[in-house]
Amino acid sequence: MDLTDKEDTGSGSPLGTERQGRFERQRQEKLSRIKELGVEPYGGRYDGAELAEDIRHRPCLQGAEKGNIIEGEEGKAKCAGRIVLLRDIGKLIFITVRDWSGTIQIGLSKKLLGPDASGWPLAKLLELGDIIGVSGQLGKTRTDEITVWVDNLRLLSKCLCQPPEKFHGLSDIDLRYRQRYVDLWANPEVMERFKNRSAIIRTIREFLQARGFREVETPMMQSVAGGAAAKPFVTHHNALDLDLFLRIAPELFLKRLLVGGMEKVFEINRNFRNEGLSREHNPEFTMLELYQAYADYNVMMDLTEEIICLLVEKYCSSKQVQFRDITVDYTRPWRRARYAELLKEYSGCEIDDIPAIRAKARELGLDEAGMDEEVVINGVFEATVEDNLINPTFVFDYPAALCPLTRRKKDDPKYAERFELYIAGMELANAYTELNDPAVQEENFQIQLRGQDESMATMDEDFITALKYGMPPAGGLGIGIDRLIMVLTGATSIRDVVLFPLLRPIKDQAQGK
RNA sequence: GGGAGUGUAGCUCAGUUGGCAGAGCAACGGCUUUUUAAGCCGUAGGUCCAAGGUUCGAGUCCUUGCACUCUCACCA
Repeated sequence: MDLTDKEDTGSGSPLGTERQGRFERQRQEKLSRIKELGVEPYGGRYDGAELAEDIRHRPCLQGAEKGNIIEGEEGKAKCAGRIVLLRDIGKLIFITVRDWSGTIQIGLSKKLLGPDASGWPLAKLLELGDIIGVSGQLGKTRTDEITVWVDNLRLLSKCLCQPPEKFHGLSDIDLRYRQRYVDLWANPEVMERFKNRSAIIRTIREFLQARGFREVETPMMQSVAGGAAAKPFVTHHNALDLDLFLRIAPELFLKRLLVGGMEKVFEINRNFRNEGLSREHNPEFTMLELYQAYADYNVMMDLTEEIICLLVEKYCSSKQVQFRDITVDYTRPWRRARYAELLKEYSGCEIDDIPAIRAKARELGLDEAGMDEEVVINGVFEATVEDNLINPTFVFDYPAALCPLTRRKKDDPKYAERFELYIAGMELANAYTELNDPAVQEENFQIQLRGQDESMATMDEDFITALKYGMPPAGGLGIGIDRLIMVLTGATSIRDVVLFPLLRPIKDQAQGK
């Protein structure tokens, strides 16, 4: 295909496609001129570069005077990064270089770089988006800007595509998601958020490991998709001629590990659910699940509160965190309220008063005819309660029928020892005292299967067998990592915390025409 | 799947009642050794998302389709 002449028709034509042909041709021309200078335009290993932020905080800059260069060893500096701003003033060029710590200004002058082909002539050919490595003496300009005055310049990678507008950056949401590799360097706050995401997950791991939890990996391709009520993705293994499901939850495998004697385990990884997309739902999402033998849901509640409060302390500027148009207050202790109590508080219905609840459901426009009691109750709960749970709130003791994997309360078997954590009206965590009675578990599965269509109705027999060998009583917890990152970093949409969210492919490309 | 909105230069966006397609940045040529979104002079750049329709005339009005955003529904 001729990339230079074909014109793309789509409005969402990404940067760097055919539509940019003339810009790419111009940049290709510069590339040729660089090669003519005898310069390799795609560099190679570049050792000893210091982060821009570290250079800015050098002690030798403390007393430095405006307009001066710091001579000698202590003034030497070396850095590498992408050209994000470029000001060519004739025999002097100022460039703002961005690495992933931040930006620093470098100064290139004809005097310092001289007539050498890879010096001044190369400098004059640099353009926005190129990746360079430089070394030189540190100093401050007349306007007090910290600057590396370059005596050695290397081109590490030529940028052949037109970068986005330098002031507004890339703001088209669709383009940002499709070309995250541009979004990340064009919009520093995006980089910042993903660096935070990485740090938050590291902190969670450190917290759990310090408490004796071991990280494990369980299958993502499963022949029975269990552990949650959700529609799975189907895939196929050729050699075994076997249909497999992408997991909807790791739960049943992690509990097998409890049976095996791993007493404290966790897994942070992807689940896949074949359902609708929204700003709180991506088809693949990251979940922390952990299990602790001999614990129960109260232990999990304390643990959840501790982890998240630690994260707030480390990654948020105060206990009051802005999210969308609301403020979430993480001050401890968090509210812990019974499911039935909240239902009464916000819907006015007693949980046992089924006629009143059905009436409320109709009032809310829910189609309750033919639905099971618990489903109607939960419908009313979701419609009336959830949006009001702004500050972190543990909702506990769910109707047992909604919790097939949960141990029931000894003194009141209508309810199960389960809690969910809500923050900003979103469900963030789900936990229970795990059911370890194989007979009850099997019965619950049977009931659950009756409500599903046949194609998906498979029981995980081996899981029942595992329980028959004896699983220690345990507490289990799941935390939606993406949503947690959202509330901690103030991201409105789950797509802002997932590097490459699922998007519909652009049609022309998908058809390969 | 329903409803609302958006789609104009590489990017960010204007475009009046239906009457010659616009700006800033980026690009290209020139000047410039202290700039900070550098500045000044000049040049080029368009399938106005696509297809059809109404009209003497459509970026603008209508229909259909595509993509995205918001929202509702489905869904832990």
